[in-house]
Amino acid sequence: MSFEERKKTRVTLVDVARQANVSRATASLVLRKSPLVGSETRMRVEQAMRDLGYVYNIGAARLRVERSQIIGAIVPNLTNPFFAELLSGIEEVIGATGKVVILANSGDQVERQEMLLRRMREHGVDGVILCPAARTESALSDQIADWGMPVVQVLRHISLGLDYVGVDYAAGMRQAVDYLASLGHEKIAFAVLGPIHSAYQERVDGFRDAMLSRNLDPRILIHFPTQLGEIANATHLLFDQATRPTAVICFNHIVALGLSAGLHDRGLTIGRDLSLVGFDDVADAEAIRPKLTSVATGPVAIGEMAARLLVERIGNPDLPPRRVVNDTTLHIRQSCGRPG
Amino acid sequence: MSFEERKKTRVTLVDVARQANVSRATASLVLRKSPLVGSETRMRVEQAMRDLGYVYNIGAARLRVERSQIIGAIVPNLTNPFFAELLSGIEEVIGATGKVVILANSGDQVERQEMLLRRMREHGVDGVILCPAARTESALSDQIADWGMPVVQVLRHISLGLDYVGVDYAAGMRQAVDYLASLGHEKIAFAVLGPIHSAYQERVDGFRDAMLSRNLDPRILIHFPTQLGEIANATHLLFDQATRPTAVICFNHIVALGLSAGLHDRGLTIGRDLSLVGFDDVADAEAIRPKLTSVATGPVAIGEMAARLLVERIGNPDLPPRRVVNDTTLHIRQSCGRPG
DNA sequence: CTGAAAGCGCTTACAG
DNA sequence: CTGAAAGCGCTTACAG
Repeated sequence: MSFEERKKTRVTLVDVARQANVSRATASLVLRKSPLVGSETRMRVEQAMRDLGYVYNIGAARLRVERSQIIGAIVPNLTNPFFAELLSGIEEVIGATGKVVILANSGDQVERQEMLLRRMREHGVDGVILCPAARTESALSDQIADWGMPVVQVLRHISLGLDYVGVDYAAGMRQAVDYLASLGHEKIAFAVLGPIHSAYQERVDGFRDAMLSRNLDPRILIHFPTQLGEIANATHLLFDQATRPTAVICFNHIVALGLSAGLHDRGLTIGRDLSLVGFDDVADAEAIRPKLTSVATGPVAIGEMAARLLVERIGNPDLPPRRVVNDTTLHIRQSCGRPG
Repeated sequence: MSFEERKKTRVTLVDVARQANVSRATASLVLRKSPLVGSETRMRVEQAMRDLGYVYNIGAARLRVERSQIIGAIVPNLTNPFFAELLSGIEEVIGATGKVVILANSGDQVERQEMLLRRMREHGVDGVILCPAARTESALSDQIADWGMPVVQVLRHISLGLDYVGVDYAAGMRQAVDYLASLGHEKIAFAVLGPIHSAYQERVDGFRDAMLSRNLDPRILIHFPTQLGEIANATHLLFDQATRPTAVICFNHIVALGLSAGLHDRGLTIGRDLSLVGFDDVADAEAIRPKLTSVATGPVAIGEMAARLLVERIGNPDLPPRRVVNDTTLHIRQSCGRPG
């Protein structure tokens, strides 16, 4: 029934060809803007397409040529504004190439990620931008190679064999530590959260190295709950330490948001009673008061770059793996002062 | 060349069938879990699939059956966390049905939206969840009907002929106004922003009706710039009015964030010098200090509902159009007090 | 520039 | 339960 209907309704290339009095091959050439077709013919065909309301069937084309014009993007968390900005960058440049992006959320779960990768392969994606779920084994990279699937890792990496676009977290930590040290801080805490992955490790290592290189104690590492709402209530963790910090560097903007609220609740003034440095610098940094001094990582630009790399990789699968590690910028605003 | 390679590498259903010593038809039946196949046969085929690393080709299947297992989602703005939460709800329920979602950003531009719809049709999407760009003409709905494309409108609507999932903005406004009035406020401003669309209009109308029904002056409507960063600097607009408001209702959480920062900058205490009510209630509401009293609209739930409706509509295109209008909840926190 | 033919990987009746 | 055949809508050489 619906099968019969469609047979009648669906306009195909032969319909167009017939209407324009050309062969199917010619119609196909017009479609792909081949210069082989004369302009009168071309216009006649294009007119026929409009008259008939023809819609190109990418899926059918895909069966012949090896391009689905679909790429996949897998992120561990959609509600985190940081990833939303990343996606926005990805969507923009992929969209500009005429491709389309399939979005998926791994929830930082390895099995779910596996399922999503399979599903994307079934859809014949031309490539995937992957922010690997925490605890992803590096063996996944071998699988991906076996599949012959173009992949660029973004923000986190599991293998040197795949393209990677990320952030120089170590440099960011150095900027934060140097700045606080220049203000006279010596007891600097690092407030972390979430599961362990390369970006986590690089920040922690970067913090330690930066502290050590200034002969400061790098051991004040404080773990906070993942939920924004709970962070404020856990602010006391800052003061339960053997040595009470005078400054805190935040793992990301979620921690910064939570702590700035929690410190407020305790009647403490940020920048005077305790200095706070954020990380990631999403729009909120400007909106919090006092304005948050923060290490900017530029998620939109990272998304754009990852998309560009993926497009290149698809065009040229034999390129050696590339790593693009973006610089960070310390945006000095108002949340830091000299230690009390 | 790459064509030749593929010919060798790509494992198809005939390869599986051959390996398992069955016909292609049988292999296909196993794929779709038909009960017609005996369990020994089924297992043999499944083993062959694993051995050969077979990947189902949805695109090829799509050519025969009319289901691409792809749905589209078009939003006007990806970086707004509100839409990120919406998407997260959509992705979750669509993903759970085994389908995949193509994401696109219209940037609130009608022409871009048109291009995206065409692209999605070319990809043979089974349906689209659309938050229509501002200034979309209701004629689009006729087009969509012509195409026979299942569409559900979300958050904004352009036509009664299409499914719609949204928010009872009028009720939300009433809750906000009633609450402020109960505290004694009479001079209540509505701080708005952005282009005009149904959700904008419903909030403005809702505000006016709520104010009028309490015999309050509904004319303090103040337009703010769209960029979060600029809102704080425009805070003075609140005090340039003929009658200075004692309370402000915010169009969305962006305005609330900007104003709460801007008021802080002017040395004003929110809840004492001026009361503030937010709208949308994304995670930030809890993180701002004082905690923001806000009308919650539940974007994740809306996304989930829209996805469910779309799946139903795809399964049953002849259903009459449905409208689901979610209730709002006033979350009373700390940003309101009695008028000075 | 154009036509006829083969084929991409699947599903769907239709016989057995 | 299984096999043979046709067809979904396109592209790609290959001849003319």
